[in-house]
Amino acid sequence: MIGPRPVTIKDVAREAGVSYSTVSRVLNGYPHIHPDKRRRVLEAVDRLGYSVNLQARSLAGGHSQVIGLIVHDLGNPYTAQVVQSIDEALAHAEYELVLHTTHGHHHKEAVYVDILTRGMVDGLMMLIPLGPTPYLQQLHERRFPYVIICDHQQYDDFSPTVSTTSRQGAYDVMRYLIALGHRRIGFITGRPDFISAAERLEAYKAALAAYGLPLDPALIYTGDYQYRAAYTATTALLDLPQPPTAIFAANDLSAFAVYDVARSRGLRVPDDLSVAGFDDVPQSAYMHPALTTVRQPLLAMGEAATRLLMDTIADPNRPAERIVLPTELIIRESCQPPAHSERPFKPSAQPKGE
Amino acid sequence: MIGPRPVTIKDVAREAGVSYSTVSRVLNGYPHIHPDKRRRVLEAVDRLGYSVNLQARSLAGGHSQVIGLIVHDLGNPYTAQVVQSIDEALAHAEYELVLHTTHGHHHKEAVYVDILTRGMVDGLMMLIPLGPTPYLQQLHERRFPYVIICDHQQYDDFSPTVSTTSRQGAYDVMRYLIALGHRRIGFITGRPDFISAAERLEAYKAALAAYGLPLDPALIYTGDYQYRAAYTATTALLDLPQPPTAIFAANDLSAFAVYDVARSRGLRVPDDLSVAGFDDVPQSAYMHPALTTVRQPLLAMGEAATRLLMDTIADPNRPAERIVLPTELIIRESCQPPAHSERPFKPSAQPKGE
DNA sequence: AGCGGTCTTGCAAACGTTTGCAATTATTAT
DNA sequence: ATAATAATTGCAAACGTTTGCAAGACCGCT
Repeated sequence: MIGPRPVTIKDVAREAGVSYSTVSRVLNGYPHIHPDKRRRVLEAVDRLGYSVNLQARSLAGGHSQVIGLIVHDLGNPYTAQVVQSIDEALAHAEYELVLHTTHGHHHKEAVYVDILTRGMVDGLMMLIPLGPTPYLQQLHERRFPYVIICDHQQYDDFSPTVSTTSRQGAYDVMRYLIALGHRRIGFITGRPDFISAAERLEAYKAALAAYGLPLDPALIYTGDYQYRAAYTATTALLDLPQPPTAIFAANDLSAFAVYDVARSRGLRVPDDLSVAGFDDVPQSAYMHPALTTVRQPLLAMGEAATRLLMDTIADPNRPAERIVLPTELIIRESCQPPAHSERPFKPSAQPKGE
Repeated sequence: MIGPRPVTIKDVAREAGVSYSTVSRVLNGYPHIHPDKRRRVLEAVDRLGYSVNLQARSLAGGHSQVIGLIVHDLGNPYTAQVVQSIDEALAHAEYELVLHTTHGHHHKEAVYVDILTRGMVDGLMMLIPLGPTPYLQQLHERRFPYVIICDHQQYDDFSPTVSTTSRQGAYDVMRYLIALGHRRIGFITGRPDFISAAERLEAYKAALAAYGLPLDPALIYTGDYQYRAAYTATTALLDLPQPPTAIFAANDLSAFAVYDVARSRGLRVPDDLSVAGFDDVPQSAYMHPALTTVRQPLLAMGEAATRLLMDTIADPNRPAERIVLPTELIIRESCQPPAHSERPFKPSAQPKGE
């Protein structure tokens, strides 16, 4: 790389007529500086167009004002939303964001964690839908500030975490569908190795049990949070000798697939088939009919995670805080009582416990 | 940050019984190393779990194996797709990705460029839908490797660029609609300060002129590539005393809004109103009716940009290459001949030139 | 005027790496 | 065998910053 040598702290020092340490201290807000010199330094910085070299700063032991974010897949709107809110919150706190994607390759996680925490960043956020792993233990032992963001609640007992009541959210959907009168409710699961998928499946079963409805394994079809698998799943579900009157998809994208299969068979939603999703991605409100789903507080999650990380950086020894954000059932137009039931099913008895 | 001191190159050197420079050379693939020592070093690296400190490496003048990517908005699927393909291509080339979002604040661009190019990254990619700016000139003078990705073709004459034939794409849509028989075609523009928006508007006008159709300013409504504005625009367009029989939206998201307004008025697409979009985001194929649109080669763009940047890093003095990728008209179900025209309009004469 | 203390300031070391240079050793050609 | 050449290696300097330490300047007090 040719071109003019970048201006360093020493250039500024010369220009301002002070020592380079003084420049450094001015730039870092060190308290005891003669106002006059401070002014001269600031002017010189301006005049020369100086800006700090982050490499050198963090090598020398200062903070880099950069935080790392590891996500497993940028493609889905869920991730995109959370990333965006983190990015905004971070900008507010005068931090830069470095983003890494694992593309679902779990073995890359440890590699990235290693790269980033070797000086590059002051803190780490992880948006990875998986269980506890050894590198977290290491991070914790090193007292390296980090935060986990996930949509399930069970994690280890030392990691600062932001999660949601997504299990309850899934339960709420089921309760709603059951209250509408549905008794055969199909369920398209999420990707089985994600804990959130297991949690939602559990909630599905728990709700059935709580309202005394039978559990028919044929109504549960394994998906992976993607459109294609959900399309196949829906086809299978609707081909059942006794098809479901409602389908609950483990995420919105899967619910879109249900719409499309239904439409291709001339089934109207919700008249002939009720559909519910999960996540409330922006798209869901625009669909026709608008999708009934569970809103995950995506923006709030990013903000909470940022705040938590800032706190942890300020005091790496503080006990791990665990923030749980509420989900919310968003009732739109995609569900109604089943067609061949004369009247909405009224659960006469209270459920057997939640 | 407490915890065990990270293992450095010197630790490895001690463990392997060689000098630290040798370790560095082994790690950087320097050719003249005794095979025996190389093996010992590699073993020591493994045993100690060493990994390089990127800060120090780039400070010392080596390459950081990190490239920076500045985008203006992560939220839209267009960006997300390109980012993803860049990320993948980069991983392939053994580079890390650092991502910055400007959230549409143009003044942040220069700031980020400055931060990143001061040692942090070996090269820069910019996915910013705007015209030439001073910092590009600087970058070029410093011979700092960078690549511009944009969906319009006119840029400066020194920047390596990846763009698409999006102007032609817009023209193709118009030609298609005109061939179907439409004579009053509404146009919802993109965000006016984006060059791509201006280009598409131009293409709209050019096509009209080429086929001898009148240009009615009332049929052009300013949008901003977002849903809401497009919704308003569509409402206005359909409220016209002589409403259009087709609407061409400058991007897919805007076309979705057209769908929704049409539906809310009981208009069927395409029977009562033809709709065309631009971008071919994945969603578009799933809509009902599936959206006719122009496919931008999002994945190919990311790949081309990565290759271009790699080449530029290898030889910063090579002349700026400009890659133009073809768009493609994707005909699906959202357009058909206008209802009240007895027969599809057949352009008898060739257009007056393209 | 002299004293203890608090502000300011600069020097130098350190962070972990790459790389030019020079020294040493191995290889080849004569 | 000898000179020339090539391969291999280590030392030390450099990259741009932060920060501990110590010295000088300044303050208020007696």
